[in-house]
Order: sequence, then C-alpha cells, then structure tokens
Amino acid sequence: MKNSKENKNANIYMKNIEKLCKSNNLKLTALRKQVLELILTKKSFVKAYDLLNDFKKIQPNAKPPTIYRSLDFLEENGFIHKLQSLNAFIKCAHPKEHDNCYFLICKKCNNIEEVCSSKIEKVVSNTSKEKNFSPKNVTFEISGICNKCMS
Amino acid sequence: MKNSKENKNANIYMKNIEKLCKSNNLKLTALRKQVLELILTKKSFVKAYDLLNDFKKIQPNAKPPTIYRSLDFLEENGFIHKLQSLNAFIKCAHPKEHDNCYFLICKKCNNIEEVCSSKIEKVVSNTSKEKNFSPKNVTFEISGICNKCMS
DNA sequence: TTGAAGATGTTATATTATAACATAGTGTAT
DNA sequence: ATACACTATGTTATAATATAACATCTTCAA
Repeated sequence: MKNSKENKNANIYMKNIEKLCKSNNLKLTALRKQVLELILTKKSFVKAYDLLNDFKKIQPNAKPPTIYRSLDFLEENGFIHKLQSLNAFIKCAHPKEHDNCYFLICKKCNNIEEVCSSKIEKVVSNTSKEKNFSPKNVTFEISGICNKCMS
Repeated sequence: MKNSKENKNANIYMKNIEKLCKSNNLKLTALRKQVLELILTKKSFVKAYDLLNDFKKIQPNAKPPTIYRSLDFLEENGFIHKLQSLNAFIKCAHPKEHDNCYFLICKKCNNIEEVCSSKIEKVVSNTSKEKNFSPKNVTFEISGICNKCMS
C-alpha cells in the first residue's frame, strides 16, 4: 500500500519535472530521467556512489561520470539539491518554486526537511547590500536532532 | 613590511588561542599549534592536502591523519571553520566569541568574509521552535562575487 | 546533409577522508 | 616511584568523493 502511494507521488513529481523541462527547454534525456527516478525512490538523501550502484542494475557498465553529469544537470536546474555538509543529494521539495531554502538535517534518523523562508532571503539580500556582495549560491544547512528523535 | 605586520597579527592570534586553551583546559600540543600556525599564514582558506604538503616541510613523514586530527581538534574547539561547499578550512575570525556566523565566499578572488549575525541566530532559533528541532551545527555559506571583484 | 553543439561512453586519475592498529606520552591513584 | 588508564601521535592501508581528458554518438538547425 505504502509503496504504491510513494510510486504515485513519484509519478506526479516526474510529470511535473517533464512539464518544467518542456517549458524551460531543458533536455530531460532518458539517462537523466532514470537517475532522477532513482533519487525519487529514496526517502531521504542519497550518496552519488550508492546511486551509481543502483544505476548499475539497469546499466552495468555505468561509471562515475554517468552519475555526476546527471546530478549536475539536475542540480543546475533546481530539481535536486546537494547537501554540502553530507556530500549527498536529495530531490527538491518544490522545483522551480523558490530560490532560497534551507535544510534541517536529523543526525539520528537522517530525515531531511527542506524549509523555504523569506527570512533567509532577507538575511542574504541585506548582507549583500551592506557588503556590496553579489550572491550566486546559498548553502544553509542546520544539523541536529528532529522532533521524532527527541521524544 | 607587510609580512611582518601579518606575522604580528598571527602572533597576537596565537597568544589568544593559547590563553583560550589554558582557560578551557584544552591541549594545544606542538603538533596542533604547528598546524594552526600554518593555517594562519594563509590569507584565505586552505585545503587539507595543501596543508599536509606545507607540514611535510617541517616533518617529512607526516600523513593525512596527522593533519585531519589536528583539523578536527581545531574545528571542534572553534579555532577554525570548515567551509563545506569548498572542502576547505579557514581560521575563525573571532574564536570563542560567537556561535553563529556565515561566510561570503568570492568565487573570483577566493576571499572569505566571516560575518557574525544575530539575525541568523533568530532564523535558526525560530525554525527550531517552530519545527521542534534541536540544532547542533549550522552551515551557512553564500558564494558569489565580492565588492572588489565587481568593479 | 552536414557540421556544430551537446550528450554519453570510457579510461584513468585526482582529491578528500577515515579505519585500524601500533607506539609514545601524560597524568594520577596508589 | 609505579603502574594504569587515557589521550595523542605514528603508520599502513584503503575508502569515499569527484573530475580530466578524449572518443563516440545524437540531435537539430542552417
């Protein structure tokens, strides 16, 4: 039951990505789509080499660049995020819907919560004005213990 | 002239660290001190293996764990920071004086500005309350182009 | 239809980091 | 002083993460 629900969610997600790629003139090739599909099967983040191992079940001669190039495409276009403090990747909760978000990373259960916040945008834009700095990428990750794991 | 000024600053910095270690009962061993001294000679961040190469000039048989262990000690105690988006390390601008800070990373000149901000503390603590999340570590790095490099 | 650009395949290697165990130093209770 | 536990360092090996460089294949527009 649960799996079928998750599959359904993944399907909806993928339909959305396909639509976004069409409207943004991005090439969601078979390879990139397969890699994204694998990422969508994960409840939490995934490491590049785990993804590679998964992918080898489909295409046994896959190599690291196969994965990393797809990850690059998916990240550049906002479909996944790289968690810098974990060297890991996770699907974007709201593709193309926001610019600034941050992550609550539970050290115990590895759950990741992606939080969108205008307050961060403000911190970033205020700092940028003040320091005359032109921001391109924001990494904001808070690691700790989540609600569930505390009780 | 410039070098002697930097040396002086590094000396002042190191005196402060020694004092902090004494008062916090931390063992600033010769090794850890040497590694920190090397970090202080850098104008910007430094990569672990560059540090290792530097260190080999003093102690030719140094190995990666030599460096990583010292980096761990220095980071745990707030004397240096790890820049997660660069896999690099940099001295802390204000050891033991603040909890939350962020970094403006210039992609062109590699200059790093460490910014302390109560606004971040607020974002973190508000989120934590709202989500009932217990934060332990905050990574906040903004990369872009700095003031100097824009003009 | 061809040729330029982008995507993928492939080999090799660079870069970053840690596990595991041995040895040496330090402090402290006896 | 001694022996012990604990911490730090030395050492070997390897794990984990990521990219360079070049070959080949696709695609699509001129």
